[in-house]
Amino acid sequence: MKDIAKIAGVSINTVSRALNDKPEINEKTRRRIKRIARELNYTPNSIAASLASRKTKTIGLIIPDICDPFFAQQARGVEDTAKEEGYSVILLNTDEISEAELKAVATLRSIRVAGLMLTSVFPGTDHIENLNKQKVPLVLLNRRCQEIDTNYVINDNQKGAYKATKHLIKLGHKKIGVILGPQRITSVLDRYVGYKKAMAEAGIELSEKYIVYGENLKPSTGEILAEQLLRNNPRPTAILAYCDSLAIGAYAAARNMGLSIPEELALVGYDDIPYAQYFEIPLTTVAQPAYNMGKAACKIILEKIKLGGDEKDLESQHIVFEPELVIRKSCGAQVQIESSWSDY
Amino acid sequence: MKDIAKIAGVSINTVSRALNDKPEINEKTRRRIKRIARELNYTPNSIAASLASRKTKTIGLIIPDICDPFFAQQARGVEDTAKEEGYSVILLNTDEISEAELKAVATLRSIRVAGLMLTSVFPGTDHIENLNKQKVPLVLLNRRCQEIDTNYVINDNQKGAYKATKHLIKLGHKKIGVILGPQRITSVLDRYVGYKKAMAEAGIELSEKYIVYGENLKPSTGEILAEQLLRNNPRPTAILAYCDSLAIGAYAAARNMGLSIPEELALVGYDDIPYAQYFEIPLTTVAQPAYNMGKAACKIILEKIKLGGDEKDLESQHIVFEPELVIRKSCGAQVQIESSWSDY
DNA sequence: AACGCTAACGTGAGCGCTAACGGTAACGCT
DNA sequence: AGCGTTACCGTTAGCGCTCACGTTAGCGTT
Repeated sequence: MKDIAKIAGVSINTVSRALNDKPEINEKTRRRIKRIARELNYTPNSIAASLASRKTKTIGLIIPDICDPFFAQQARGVEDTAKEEGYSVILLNTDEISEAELKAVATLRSIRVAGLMLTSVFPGTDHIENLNKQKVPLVLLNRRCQEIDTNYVINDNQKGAYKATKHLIKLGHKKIGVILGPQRITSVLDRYVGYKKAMAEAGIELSEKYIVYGENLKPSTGEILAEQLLRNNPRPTAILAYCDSLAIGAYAAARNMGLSIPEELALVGYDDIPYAQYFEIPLTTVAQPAYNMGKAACKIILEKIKLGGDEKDLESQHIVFEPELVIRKSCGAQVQIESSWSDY
Repeated sequence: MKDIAKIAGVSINTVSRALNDKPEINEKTRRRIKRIARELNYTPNSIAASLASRKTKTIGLIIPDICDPFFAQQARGVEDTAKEEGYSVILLNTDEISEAELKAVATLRSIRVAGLMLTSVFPGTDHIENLNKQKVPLVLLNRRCQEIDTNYVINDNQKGAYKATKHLIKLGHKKIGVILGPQRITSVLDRYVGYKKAMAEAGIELSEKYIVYGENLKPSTGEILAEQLLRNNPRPTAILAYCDSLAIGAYAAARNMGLSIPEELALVGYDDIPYAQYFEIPLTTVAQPAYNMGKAACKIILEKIKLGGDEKDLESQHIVFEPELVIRKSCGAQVQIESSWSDY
């Protein structure tokens, strides 16, 4: 930039104005400067720009595991919307480990991200309050926060689980096991509540033995938990999994134990990952619009960034998507054939 | 940091030394300064640090689409290794669009990433040469580069495709169609060569009609291309897909056309995404160690960063992983039952 | 006692940019 | 003619750190 200024015979500031398309500059000089910049193969140093302007063009995204297609789709939604406005996204996986989340938030704070989307697994709120204090826009993805008011984007977890459970009940099941995730996660609680509500409405008593919690959302965990459920006597005739990833583990467990799905075990998942329809026994599941949820979260962030911590911007945004039960074979209901593949 | 210095009664520099664990400082003052920093809830500004030191702690990862589980696993491998050394990764999706790749490289250059991993879809080399000129460590992921010598991490694409094709031939197939990706991608070429080699060895003549190229690697593209292949007369009895994502589309195409797999159509994919084994007709495919490939790529980057553009470090690294044919039902061969789920 | 040496800290300059302000010429207006 | 006004550009002062020095006190050494 200094070199450009020297060659163009103008001040550094003018070069900055030209390259950043500021208004107070002659159109000819702008073009000339841009040409020189191109000839010099100049790459703007956004680090320096960030330091000087105290603004960055990066936002952070903290999720449990990008390998889970549900989060991958959300990440894609985030990245696409961020890119539209010239923002880059830094991705951090936590594996549902609380300490990893704290560390992730710390590094992103130090990188001075302009905003932050968080699928939180941490029970505390200190890190969230810190962000608020520093006026870093935050939206919780897939999570609510009971203690403090924050932006969030979720699907109606309670309703989704309610729908799924009710569906199983309608199919005649009474002994319905449920595989949940870490208990500290709000959406786990919400889906549990939905399950409980449906059971209560049907007058079915809950059994502690039919409710298991996992430390993460990986299929291997689902497999262990499903086996645990299926060793009960009497054995549950249906399983509701917190998410499709865990449901995949349940498939494996059933296979291990020689149980056929759906005849001997009905299975319902949550998320509707794109592969669920292609399984040997296509998975009945509760669909969430993952991509659009990511988009929505990012849009909120972008909006808040533009407002720039404006005092008038007091209210936080809450977007709740509608969950939709997708009935396939794994639950044992009648099904119609699915249409073509629709990309992630 | 200034505030800390004032409170501690030392210079800013001493604070910097304390916080960054530099050696030339008294252990007591260090602890005292760290305590004060904690009390003030101080967050280091890595932007300023980067500008002053001309080093950043972020690396870039450019891939076609994070929603493809294969790339998701690679991304995970990258992120995990980066995190170990305190680096963050910026993720950019290109959707196999060349312009998107150029733009991605440009933004990452301007962010001054310390290193860059690239699953390139761009035929040119200008952007790569620019990175070399600026001494930004680069490793190509899943791609080679014919023109210039660069680091790369791939699997032996030619051999993998050769194995898969040979397997189909051994099963009695002669009319083997192949669904490829964008022609400009090196791995597409390599897999095509492997296919061609196996066909030649078996004395089977190639037919242009049985070779189709897609503009991207999405299932919907695979569906269209598979239908195109299957409308041929005589119809191919087997299809080799460039990747599992495209193979998924082939499943849909077969369903649409009322063809049963593997009886009327044998299908083989590439990548071995974790869901392939759970499909209605489990997918025979060529496995790549995606996670470890990501790890390997990131390790090279980290190494190169440490060397810091050392003149002696002339040679680039080439890591080639061994592809492994995983035989399941979709090809029509005899199969054994798969074991438990192993996480992504 | 005079010397060097080292541990521990301070000083100053600067990384590459932005933002606020200041200056100047050219123009129009009364 | 004198005034304000606008368009354009330069100047200055940082942003919050790091790095290469310079400095000082305290120590051992001969």
